[in-house]
Amino acid sequence: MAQEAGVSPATVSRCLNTPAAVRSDKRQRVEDAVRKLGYVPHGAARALASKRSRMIGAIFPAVDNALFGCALEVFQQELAHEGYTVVVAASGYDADLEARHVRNLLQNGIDALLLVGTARSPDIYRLIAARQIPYVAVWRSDQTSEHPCIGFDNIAAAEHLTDYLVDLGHRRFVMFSGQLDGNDRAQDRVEGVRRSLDRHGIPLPANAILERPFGVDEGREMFRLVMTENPAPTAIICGSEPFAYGAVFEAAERNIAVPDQVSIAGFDDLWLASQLSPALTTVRTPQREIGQEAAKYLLARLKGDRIAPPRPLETHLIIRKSTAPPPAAL
Amino acid sequence: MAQEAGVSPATVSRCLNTPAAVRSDKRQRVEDAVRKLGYVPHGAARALASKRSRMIGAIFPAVDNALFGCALEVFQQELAHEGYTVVVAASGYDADLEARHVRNLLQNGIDALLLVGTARSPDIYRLIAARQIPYVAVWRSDQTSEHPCIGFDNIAAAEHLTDYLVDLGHRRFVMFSGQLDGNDRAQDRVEGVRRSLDRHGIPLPANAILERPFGVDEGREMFRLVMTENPAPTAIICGSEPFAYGAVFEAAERNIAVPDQVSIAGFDDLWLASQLSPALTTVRTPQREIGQEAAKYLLARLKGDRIAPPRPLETHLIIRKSTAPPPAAL
DNA sequence: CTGTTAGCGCTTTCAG
DNA sequence: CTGAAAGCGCTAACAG
Repeated sequence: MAQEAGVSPATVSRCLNTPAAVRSDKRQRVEDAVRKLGYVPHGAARALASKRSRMIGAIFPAVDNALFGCALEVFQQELAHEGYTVVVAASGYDADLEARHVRNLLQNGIDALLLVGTARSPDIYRLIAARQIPYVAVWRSDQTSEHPCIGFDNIAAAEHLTDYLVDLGHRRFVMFSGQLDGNDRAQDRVEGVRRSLDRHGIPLPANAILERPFGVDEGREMFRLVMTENPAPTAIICGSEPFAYGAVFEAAERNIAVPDQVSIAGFDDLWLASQLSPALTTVRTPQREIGQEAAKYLLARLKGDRIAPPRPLETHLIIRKSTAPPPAAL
Repeated sequence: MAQEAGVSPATVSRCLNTPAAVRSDKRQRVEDAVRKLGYVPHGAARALASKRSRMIGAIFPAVDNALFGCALEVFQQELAHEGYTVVVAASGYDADLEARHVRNLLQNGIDALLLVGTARSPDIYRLIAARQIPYVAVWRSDQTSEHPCIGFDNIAAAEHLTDYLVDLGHRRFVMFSGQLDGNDRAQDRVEGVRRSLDRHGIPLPANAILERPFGVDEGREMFRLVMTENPAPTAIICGSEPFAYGAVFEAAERNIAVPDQVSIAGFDDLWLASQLSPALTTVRTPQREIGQEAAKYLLARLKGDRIAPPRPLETHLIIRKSTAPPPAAL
């Protein structure tokens, strides 16, 4: 390659990495040779010599749904523009598996890492710190955290949604939550609901918080459960949208009127929320923006800028048709 | 590291790669040293020396939906078991972007590559062939193709579904298809519908095939369009399930009875299909199995086995409530 | 601005 | 079964 262009290997390298540092005539010769030979630099060799792999790791709880899929897609796109490649792994909400993936990715020499949430063993953060690579924890913006976060305030979002339902007149709530263990987003959302209710002096007994793996069928099942209780809740807050879908579907099947008999609210505003009937009242969370901002942040750190992560991203309460004042007669 | 264990670097390498080739006492010493030092081999150095990166590329049209997300998740899991890491990219159904991703991944030294569909420029296949790495084209099983395929027979699946609708008595069909250009799966599905109708002597005029980007809203729009025509179709076949969701939602909103007035059938059987009301008649396609078989196949090739890709995977016609005989009076 | 010179941290012959 | 030696293909000082 260097011979073909009649220059030294170092010059070829410079053409590829810092073209501005090469006089244009030589650069031209190199570029021609590159095209002629179909030359493609060897990634591993570059990585070994330069100590940068141009790969960025991303570990999501799952990638088989629109929620994280959107963020992943945008994240990948942004990084591809800058010549970075994304290595993904799915943890299945399993802390051990996540830890193994972190180790594995670090070993593969990723230049930066994206993780979801901040709740994990300090060992993992130590591993990352040892490698001195930029990383970011997404989906949650915790100003008190020592880790760089990009996301939104799950507590405030849940609190706001709950306030809205309280203002409508609701007093008997249940919450459908994803598994709380190790999931700080889920914990935050419960906390937000609790804060609002506390502030309004409304009780939220422990058995009013149902915890299940994420899924539509789980939403259906919880809905059946709570609606056969007496008194039944007048408002159901779902910490994850699939639960809300399940609740709405189950309500339709059992002829329970939504929102007249019971209000149902979700979280995330995925594509289905607005299509459902009744359309779902929910909190719109910035999935794509998270992917984008995370990419921007890591790219900046990779360039050496010591920028701080952005302020919490905004969420929006989207009021649709699945919520209304509670039934008058009790 | 080698010093810590009191052996040569070569022995350390052997312990990591072919432990069976090292006597157990030395192996023990090395393993202890690994643990003590928290030693993690340097991926790029391994890749450079061994000419294998232990990374596998995967380019999907999109990863922000359950369809490809499921396949990606399983693919990644299977490969992680064997110590491989998955590098993903999304092409956005754009051939140029896909080509750039292929080049980029090849440059990063992936050991194998997964692609969706077989329709792409020969240049790309040449690039891959030049690298001599195993690859597989998924989502489609084309026995006549020169490329290793893992998937199902889209033509037969669509044909079977159409046969079913014809048997129900339908004669006026429309098809909602994704963009056909560069998408062999979409083309196959149209072809399958056409074959069934031809065989039954039922016409399918060109304007009965509507082509749109994938999406629920597009499904709604096409539904509005065709249902205001006279005569309106009695059966709508959707080449992609979101179109069917859109059609069902729009029908509900406009009080068009499904299936009494019009039958709607989808393709893929994603999680929503069974939850919809009416529940959607659709073709179940083996998304997860594709991910799994693709991983198995590539792993085998990577080990040197010259196995052939599996036979076409099975699809199943799932008959639910969104299809019925056409309205009697015409 | 450009060439020369050393490696990057592993794996892999090849002897022993 | 094990060690010594020779790179893998590139980048990063360092002179010129």
